Amino acid sequence: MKQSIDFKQFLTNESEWLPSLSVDCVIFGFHDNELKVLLLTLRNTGLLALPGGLVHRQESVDEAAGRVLQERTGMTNIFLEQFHVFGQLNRGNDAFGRQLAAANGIELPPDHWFTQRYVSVGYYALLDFSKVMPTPDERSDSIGWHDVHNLPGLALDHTLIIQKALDTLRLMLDHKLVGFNLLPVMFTMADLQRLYETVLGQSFSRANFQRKMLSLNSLERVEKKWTGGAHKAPYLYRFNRKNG
Amino acid sequence: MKQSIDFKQFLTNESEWLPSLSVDCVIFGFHDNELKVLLLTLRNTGLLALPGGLVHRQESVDEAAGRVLQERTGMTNIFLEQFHVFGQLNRGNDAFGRQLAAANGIELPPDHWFTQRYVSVGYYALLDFSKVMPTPDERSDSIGWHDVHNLPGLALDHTLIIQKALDTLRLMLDHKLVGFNLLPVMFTMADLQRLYETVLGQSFSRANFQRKMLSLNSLERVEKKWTGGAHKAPYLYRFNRKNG
DNA sequence: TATCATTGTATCAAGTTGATACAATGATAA
DNA sequence: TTATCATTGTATCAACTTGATACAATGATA
Repeated sequence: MKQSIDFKQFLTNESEWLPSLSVDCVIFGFHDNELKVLLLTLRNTGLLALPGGLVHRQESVDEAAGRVLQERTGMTNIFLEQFHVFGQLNRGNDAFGRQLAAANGIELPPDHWFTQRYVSVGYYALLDFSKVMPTPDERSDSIGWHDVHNLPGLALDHTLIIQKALDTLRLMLDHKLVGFNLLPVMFTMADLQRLYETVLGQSFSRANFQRKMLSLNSLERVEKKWTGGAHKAPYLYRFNRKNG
Repeated sequence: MKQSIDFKQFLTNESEWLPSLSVDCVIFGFHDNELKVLLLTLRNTGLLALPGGLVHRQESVDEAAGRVLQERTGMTNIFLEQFHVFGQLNRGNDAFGRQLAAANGIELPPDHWFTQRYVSVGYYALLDFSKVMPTPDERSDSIGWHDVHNLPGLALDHTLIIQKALDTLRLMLDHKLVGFNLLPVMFTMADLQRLYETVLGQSFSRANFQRKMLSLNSLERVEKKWTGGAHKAPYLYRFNRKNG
């Protein structure tokens, strides 16, 4: 189950955390031909933000990212990878910290530790939209997927963080087969092509896309077929990690 | 000129620095068919380490990397790029901090801030070996270039940091023309090929390498020729940032 | 003037990519 | 039952890229 941390208590536990450092997770999913990113609505503020948090003194930064994601979204066993450090001077932590506290009925003293500067390490993950059921933690009113190409205003520098994560995803997609992580275990060639076209923002010739994908020897054709239209049924494919 | 910080005074200035965060710089150079990396020998310890340091409260992490490199090596205007965060639990900061202090005749109390855990952001730079004259700071006995494929033991996790920087460099070289930064302004096709072969650890057919490089339209042939052997003189080339 | 290692470029086959064509499929409608 | 239709799998051909090899040009040295 979700592990809960009461905000008031959290504010008294400065010694638990590594100072100056935070993590933020950009969780990508794919649905309805849109590349989505998972965002929390922070309690009583209406603020949209990435699932993020601090680093315990006795855990690695990578571990912190996994734990934070679990605590804030309920999702476990998500493979996260760091992609960039956001270390500018004015990321807005002071105002953000005060706003969060105020939303919980607390006014922070001028130099409260939680309003100090944080440098954030960005992590990203690609996952099968249909396989996860994110649930918000106590510090959030809700959690939801948002089209990455049509984002509302976000807290802190989270728009920038998502943009950089998207750049990284495009680079990865270009020369590794990471894309499969965004799809269900079995998918059609059309699904795969729509994913590539959405993420990379360009279209490909169907015949050539299919030839290219099959030539990688990483797709296993599943004999079971699929029905759902007045036309030839497409094969289903499954990613085969042999040449991942 | 080099900006100096006395170590004893440094240890009293905890409030100047952002806690928990450090930067380390992997500076690559190319000489004698070897890919080199710049290392400091830390004063009175014989320890070899990357030029690294802490982050001021009022500077961005990127700025800190540039400043640290300048302070510790005297080199200015080096284009640095972050490539990875090293946030494991046991990077060895406690022992390292004590060893450094001891080398300066200081024994640190059990919980001195300098022995605490640091998460380090790795930065790398590629530069023309012949154009720089690194000079060590007061905290170092010497500074020098070391063959990246034949490194001695290093302080902390710096061997890992260099390995990761090398991975990044190879990836970059593979699909951008960053390699030119490691060469003098003018170079022969053979120089360029040796650089690629050394960094990527594989050899290329001379004719095809030349064809490929010229096809990128990023090399400008300089009319001046080069002498230095009993054979046809090669053209000199210069990188042309048009299609960089 | 001959020698020689090195350099610049050409060539040909093999492999990859882009554009287009077309038959196969299988649910739906006539 | 048969025709229709959008979609799918694959073939084909030209354009382009890559790998392997060949060879003439160069220019200091002997």
